[in-house]
Amino acid sequence: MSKHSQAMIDTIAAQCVAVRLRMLNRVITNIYDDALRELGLKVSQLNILIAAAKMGTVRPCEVCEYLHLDISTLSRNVERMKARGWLEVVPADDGRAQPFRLTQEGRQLLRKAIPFWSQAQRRVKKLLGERFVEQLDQAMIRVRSADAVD
Amino acid sequence: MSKHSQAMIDTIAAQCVAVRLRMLNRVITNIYDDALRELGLKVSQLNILIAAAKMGTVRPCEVCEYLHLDISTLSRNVERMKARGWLEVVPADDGRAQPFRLTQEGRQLLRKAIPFWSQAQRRVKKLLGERFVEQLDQAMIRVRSADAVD
DNA sequence: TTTTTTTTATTGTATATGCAACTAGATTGC
DNA sequence: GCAATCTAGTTGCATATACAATAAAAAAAA
Repeated sequence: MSKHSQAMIDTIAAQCVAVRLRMLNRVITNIYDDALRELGLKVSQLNILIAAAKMGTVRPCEVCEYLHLDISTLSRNVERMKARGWLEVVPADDGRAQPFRLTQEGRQLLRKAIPFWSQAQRRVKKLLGERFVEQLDQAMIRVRSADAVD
Repeated sequence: MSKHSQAMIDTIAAQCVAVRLRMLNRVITNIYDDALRELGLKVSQLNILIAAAKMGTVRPCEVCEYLHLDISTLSRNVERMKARGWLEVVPADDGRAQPFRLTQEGRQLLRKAIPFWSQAQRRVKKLLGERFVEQLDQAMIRVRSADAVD
């Protein structure tokens, strides 16, 4: 292995954004999932419940655009959450669309989830630091405005 | 739904670290995966190649500790990467251990991956901004020192 | 109006991820 | 030395994720 390649490997190890972002994602996802576990809820599903609570009756493709989620991923997630009675599909004018919304049970679950979410959020903010959380907001804004350009 | 609950839902939607971190993780992982696709390599696997290149012959539990990865997750990843000829298992004194290292092919793949990684890294840094990347480093340091305490 | 293209969602396939249960070695306590 | 315990890894299972191929409906073009 050449010296140049070895130096590049050191660079990747030290600087790769993906390594670090993916690692933080695992750590933080586990903290929220731990906090929510006794509700049988995962943070990935909480994201979707929140989106539905905020957006009302919403089409999968809108949620996907908002969350940068592949539509096939959402399709399976919604399937599971329908099976649990948290979401329901509503008929639409457009025959292709499968708009969904929270059920009463979904809404109740969300209400119950609030204190558990708060606990995880507190722990995570303390762990990562205020500055990181600020920059997370900024990065989100940058990503969303990059979307607007495309 | 009470006004208090509705307000909390707005708070979660606006402030949840997990929602935003997970979203960025999807966006950024996709950028690296796109860049690496023609090598048949995913960024999650590149992470493991890099760890092996840096650490030499290494035991799964060491990699897991370093990357905050569940050992069962690594077990399957290594399995796939062995099947592709990128990693090989080395016998150990401790009969429980399954230490592995890069093969020549793995090393070669890593060398070929460098320019594709660089391209993705450039794009991602431009997208997220220098400040975010700095804070990512800081957050990693905080997480690793929190480990040391446990 | 018919054909073509685009949009929306689902399904097949593969990888990534973590928890629980288990196996097999190594360590510790007695 | 042997039993109890601890550690390292694998395997079963469920969810999360994305790409490719497909189906079905809507929109655009002809």
